Amino acid sequence: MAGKIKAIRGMRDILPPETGRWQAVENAAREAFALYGYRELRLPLIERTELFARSIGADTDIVSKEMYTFPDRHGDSLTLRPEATASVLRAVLENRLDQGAGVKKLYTLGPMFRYERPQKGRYRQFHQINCEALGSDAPELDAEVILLLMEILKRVQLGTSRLLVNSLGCPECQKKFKEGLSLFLSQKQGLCEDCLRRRVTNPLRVLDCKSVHCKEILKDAPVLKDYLCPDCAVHYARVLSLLSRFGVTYEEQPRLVRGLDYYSRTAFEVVAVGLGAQDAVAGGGRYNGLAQELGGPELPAIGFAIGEDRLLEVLPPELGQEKNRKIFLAALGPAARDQAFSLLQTLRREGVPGEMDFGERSLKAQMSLADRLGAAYTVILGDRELETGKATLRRMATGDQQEVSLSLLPMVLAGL
RNA sequence: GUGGGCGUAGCUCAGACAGGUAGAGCACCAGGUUGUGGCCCUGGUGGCCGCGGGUUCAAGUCCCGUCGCUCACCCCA
Repeated sequence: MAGKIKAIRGMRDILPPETGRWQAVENAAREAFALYGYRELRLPLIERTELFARSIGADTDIVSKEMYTFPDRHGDSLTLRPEATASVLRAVLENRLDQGAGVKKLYTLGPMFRYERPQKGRYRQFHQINCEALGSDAPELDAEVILLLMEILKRVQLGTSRLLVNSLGCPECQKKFKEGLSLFLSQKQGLCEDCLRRRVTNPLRVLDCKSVHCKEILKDAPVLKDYLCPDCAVHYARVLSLLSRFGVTYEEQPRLVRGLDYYSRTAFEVVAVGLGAQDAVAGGGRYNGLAQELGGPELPAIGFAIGEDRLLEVLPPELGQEKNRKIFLAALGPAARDQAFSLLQTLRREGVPGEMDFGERSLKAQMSLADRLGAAYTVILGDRELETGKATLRRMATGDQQEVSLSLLPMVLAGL
């Protein structure tokens, strides 16, 4: 064991049969995206560091201490993407995708990288399914995006979960709220050490503190909702009313804040039970000012990210297991093996999945292998069958066997 | 970055307190059936006991160091 090269910290191999579950989630997401008019984007994993510094916010934890940043051979500072929205927006602006008609609906999925201390549900390379809708500030779009998220989660049979929503307001609302909150906090004693620091650096974060004592103090803290300007309040109310109309159960969570600076107005998060401390399986919100922040035009937008690794942890183990119609060819002796190999290729041309063993193993061993590979049927080919021109076809579940003419075998198997 | 738990076979773990020939279950291979899987029985393959140093006649076991994994804080998907 010593000296073997291992995967680096926080990174992991995803192996079969687990990969089948991942495919099931991704297929479900793709279907739902198509239903809502979204198209896929495939983006680089590496971007200029500046892109993230400007979009996510230089003072956020992500940018200040969690990014994989390195100089390339020309000395440019590059970063492995810690999230996808910045890249999506960069690509949209660079390729002028914002110019088309209607709301631009895009999704992308793949690995993200953050240099954090790994724990349950948190990896340094993790995977997100990312949704972005650009070009409208209509509350209907907020509702539609959340409906889409819930549709995906429903399709993958996510169990007990809660949808938390809040409105962060526009920059003006946020400014007033921060002033009000700072004033409130400055009058309070007994905040935890972290919150004393956050009170100055990022007062919104104090709302998120998990300390029981801080929560008690915050009970009568000002809430964002009371600071929303008329426009933001109307927008928020409309979103909530639409969610209700379509039967989406949500919880207003006045303390919900997001870890990235670019969010405004609607913010939401889905938390699931059974995940330990890292229980957010999806999160998102509106980011109306981000395009301009990146030097683009005014481009209101909203999106979400699903944490695929976490989601998979709470989904049923049997997810993505389809019924098996695999055929196993058990051949005895060189001549039969040669014949079986040809038959195998014929079957595959017909779209019938099949396997055989290339070793000189006993029929017993081959039957055992067929069983463990989950074959629905096993074809037995030996000298006896080659002589008579008829193979033995065994149905594994019942043990029933019949003789089938070799020339008819491909047709019969294709019809099973 | 901080704290707790844990590193022994491919996997799950005994063995450590009281130092003395490295074990079990599962998995894998083979046999019990000269051509028939699952259940059962028998046998077999497989381990620098994370790594380095120390104590000792002798270390998986005691001591020191180190690396890794894991959970939690923090942060977030």
